[in-house]
Amino acid sequence: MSNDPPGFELPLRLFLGFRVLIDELHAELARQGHPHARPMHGFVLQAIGAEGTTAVDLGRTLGVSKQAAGKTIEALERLGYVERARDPRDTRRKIVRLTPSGTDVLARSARIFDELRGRWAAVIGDERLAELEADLRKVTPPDVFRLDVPGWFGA
Amino acid sequence: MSNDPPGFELPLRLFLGFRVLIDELHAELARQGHPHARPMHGFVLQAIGAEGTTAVDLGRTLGVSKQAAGKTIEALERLGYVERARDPRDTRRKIVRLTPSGTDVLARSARIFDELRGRWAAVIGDERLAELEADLRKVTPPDVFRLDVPGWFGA
DNA sequence: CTAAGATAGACAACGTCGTTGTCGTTAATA
DNA sequence: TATTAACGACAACGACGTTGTCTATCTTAG
Repeated sequence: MSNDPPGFELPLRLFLGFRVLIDELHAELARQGHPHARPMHGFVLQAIGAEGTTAVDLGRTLGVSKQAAGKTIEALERLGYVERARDPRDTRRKIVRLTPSGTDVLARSARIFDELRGRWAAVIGDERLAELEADLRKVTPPDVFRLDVPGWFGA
Repeated sequence: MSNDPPGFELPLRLFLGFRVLIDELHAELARQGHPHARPMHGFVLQAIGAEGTTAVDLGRTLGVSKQAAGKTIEALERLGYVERARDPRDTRRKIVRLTPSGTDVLARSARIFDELRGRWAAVIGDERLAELEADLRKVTPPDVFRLDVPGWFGA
């Protein structure tokens, strides 16, 4: 089909869509009192979850080394989004938990993403958006998010 | 609509789709004799184009500093994908041009992307893929690609 | 025509990121 | 009880993009 768009447009549009959503999310988060949140933070906070986790487990979940996970946790701790406490059952472990601020940014993110999705639905239609999501589900792995984006893209 | 998927799935799927395509591209590029090509290289080579460019212009095109563009050019030069020559009209300028190897990786990328697009079409259907692309075009800016991905995501 | 300003590219320093390697401490297992 | 495994902390490394500075060169105003 010579009328098909060139294949390189597809990845470009996918990334641009991702970037637009993330940028608008963080613009709105900044307005709502979270000006220091970064794109990766949301994914990390989501991966930590309500029950908490450890640096090693977080690294495994996100596909990076435990050291990298530890540094990310430190950064989130400085921002007040997580806190660490020793595990009484295993003195080696330090449980990382969301603070109220961390829970707040996660809740706001969910609400803002829903609103952004609504905006897309207003542009392309509810049904088409649902189809778009369903189609993407068919061609993407069920894998969780990998956090090695910087090195993956550039190195 | 409480039956809608949570809004955070959309950006996730978009990024996963991007990542899958890019990873498969580079797996195939590696098989075809370009094992050192990185995701960003394709975008940079594309931005350089057939006519060539300079570090300053490339930086402007990709939304990064001229120094960052210069470092990327150095890396591509080491890989043999571009070469630099002084501009006889303006001795300050150094024109960056694609080498045959750089042109080759670009041509192969185009072919591989087309093939990957065909694979997606086989899964979700030709029409649905065309709709997906058309819909994404409506919600994404016509902007060119910005190369500050590492810092944008993580910093 | 000359002098002031702007531009291109190179060099260095800095902070962030993920990586590997190492170490001391603590838990699990033989 | 002794060995192995796991957790977290520390340091060093290269990659990346950033700002700042410097020289060389082109452009433009007087």
